[in-house]
Amino acid sequence: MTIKDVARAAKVSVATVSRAINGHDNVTEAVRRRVLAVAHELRYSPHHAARSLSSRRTHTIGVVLPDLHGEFFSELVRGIDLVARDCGLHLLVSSYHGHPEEQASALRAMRGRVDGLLVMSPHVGNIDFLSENLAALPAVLINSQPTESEHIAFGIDNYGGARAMVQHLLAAGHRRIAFIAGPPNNFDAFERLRGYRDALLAADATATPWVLPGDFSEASGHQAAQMLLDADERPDAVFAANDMMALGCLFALTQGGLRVPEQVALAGFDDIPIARYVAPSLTTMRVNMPELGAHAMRLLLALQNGEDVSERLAPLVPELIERDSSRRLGVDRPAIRPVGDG
Amino acid sequence: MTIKDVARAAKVSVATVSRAINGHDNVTEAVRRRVLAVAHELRYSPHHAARSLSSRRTHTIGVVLPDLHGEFFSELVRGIDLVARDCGLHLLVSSYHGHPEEQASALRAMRGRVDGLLVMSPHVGNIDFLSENLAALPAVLINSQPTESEHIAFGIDNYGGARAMVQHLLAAGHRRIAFIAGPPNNFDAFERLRGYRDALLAADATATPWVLPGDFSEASGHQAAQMLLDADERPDAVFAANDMMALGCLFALTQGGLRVPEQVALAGFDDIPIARYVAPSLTTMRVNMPELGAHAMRLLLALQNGEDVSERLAPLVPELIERDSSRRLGVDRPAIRPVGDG
DNA sequence: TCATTCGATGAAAACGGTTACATTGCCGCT
DNA sequence: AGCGGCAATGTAACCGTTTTCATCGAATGA
Repeated sequence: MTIKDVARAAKVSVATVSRAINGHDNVTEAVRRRVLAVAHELRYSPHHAARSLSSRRTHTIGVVLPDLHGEFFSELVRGIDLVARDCGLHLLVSSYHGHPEEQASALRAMRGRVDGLLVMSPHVGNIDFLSENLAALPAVLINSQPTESEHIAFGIDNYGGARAMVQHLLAAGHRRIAFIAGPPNNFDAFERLRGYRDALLAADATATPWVLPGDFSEASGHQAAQMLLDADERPDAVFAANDMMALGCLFALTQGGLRVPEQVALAGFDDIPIARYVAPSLTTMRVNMPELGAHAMRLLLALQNGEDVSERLAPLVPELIERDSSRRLGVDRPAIRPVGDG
Repeated sequence: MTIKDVARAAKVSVATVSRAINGHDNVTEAVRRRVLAVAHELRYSPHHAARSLSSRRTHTIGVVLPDLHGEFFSELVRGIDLVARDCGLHLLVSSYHGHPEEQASALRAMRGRVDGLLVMSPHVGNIDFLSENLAALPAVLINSQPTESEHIAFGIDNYGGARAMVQHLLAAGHRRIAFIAGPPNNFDAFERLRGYRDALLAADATATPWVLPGDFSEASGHQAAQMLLDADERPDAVFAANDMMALGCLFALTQGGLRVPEQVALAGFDDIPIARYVAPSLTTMRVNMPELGAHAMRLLLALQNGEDVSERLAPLVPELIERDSSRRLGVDRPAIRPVGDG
């Protein structure tokens, strides 16, 4: 079933069929209807490859994502898909597992198959692989380290979110706030750490940030909590760079005999679904993943249209979700915290 | 940068360049090396559309999924992607939200863009949209109602899983086992219900299945639990068709003053991440989503090669994960849940 | 009525590859 | 030397569209 078959059956030329199908306005209404009827009857559908060969448009957007855990992946893709579908665009999805080199190869493989790219690249370090592995395609980086090159980047306001959380903890009366960091080479983790530091020092220039290593895994949150339990002086509050670590921390603290939030407050980041089911429910920063994807997609579209998007790059602000784990300290709070081994 | 530029620079014909690049064996080794060197230097990469127009292969697989919640989506796609990448294939992903009609349109849109299709279509009912909306593409249905047409289907052994769970509950001494069903038009839900019924009647032909309506949502689990609390005679155990409903049920039961598992046992299906964090942790059937996707992808590849896959269609058996919510009565329970139990 | 315009339509040239078929050149054989 | 055979390479047709440009016919205006 090619356009020629339709043309023959409708007794017009292929050019007319093409015009009728693509909605050009220089086709008589009667002819258009006849062509469309014939096309439908013959179950004709244009050959994508031929179309994009001649029109130089693929109507496809490449999406290159790291291995995302939990709902992040699906929600991000959902947001992207929603916008893409509205514009009749398709999504060529590729996720890379682990090494950045794999990402570069995923990018190369997209060459010539897509009209634009959405790339999530949370790895801190050389971002120039983009320029190297891309044709001059319009691209939007998601949650990535800003680059000197001209690439558009859009993401979550991790810095602002972390600051807001620290301010929330401070407002609740906590002073000694420890932070469980994410992986050192992760840009989100870096920004959250920076937000923590800045907010802490902004409130009290003499404060000493208390940063424990972590890698976004539950186990690392658990380990960090052990270190806190063993410390000479315990923190009032713990802020973990993500929810999984906060959970690991919560379990370790509880196991260690500390009551949350009475003896130590706890907060995470991401608002994963589990966060509101644990006891106590976890205070966290909610990130609107579908919106992140959708807006990145909109930016890409604008970019393709040659629009100026500089006004629309303000990062997505996460929302503070206050739950039990950081409940304000009440009168029943022990005046003297238990110190030492618990 | 077209093949012609490469041909000119390497002083050979376009045919030779094509052959050299595609690894045909009728090219002198010296020439091949020269061509490849020139191609690399010119940063040439073949135009996908042109290539697939003339070769009639897109090297792309279409993946059409419903809105999946939680990790299901990402894990499924990950499994598919892993296999696809090994074979140098790309993934054109489209998720449809809600109505089956949307799915049909997603399928139509894939025409001519892909060499094969992976379709997850849990909707019970007319599956013929596949035949109607597809060119004669090789396709594998995932977790779908078997169809009279020749389409290959592969999925989870929901029936067997549900049976296994009921048997587990029976073995733990429970007799009055209620079941919270999923949406009536969902094939997974249907199979799980069937498994529950059959297992119950197999153990005691005089037993009366006790089925409460549900729709896979936490709220519906909550409602079902209310009905159970109001019942004249309470069940020994409740088996929910998925974990979200089991959670809703758990909260309602606890709220209603019933202790789980002492007064009533509880089990779910899916093993969502929350399942092991709630108190008591939830007994459930774990589904290996990446493997589901990977195997479906392998089947599709075999199908494309004209292999006989009839031997490889046995559904994926879920694994019983026994946790606290169904512990045998009287058995000691650990006071503190170990972190990250498997 | 006839030239002029203009809108609808058709013919054919791209688009960038693959591949069937033609050609070339080298080898070994008689 | 002449010839057949074979492997390497070139030529050009073809894949199914879009789009430019040419053509045609009808409507318009004088």
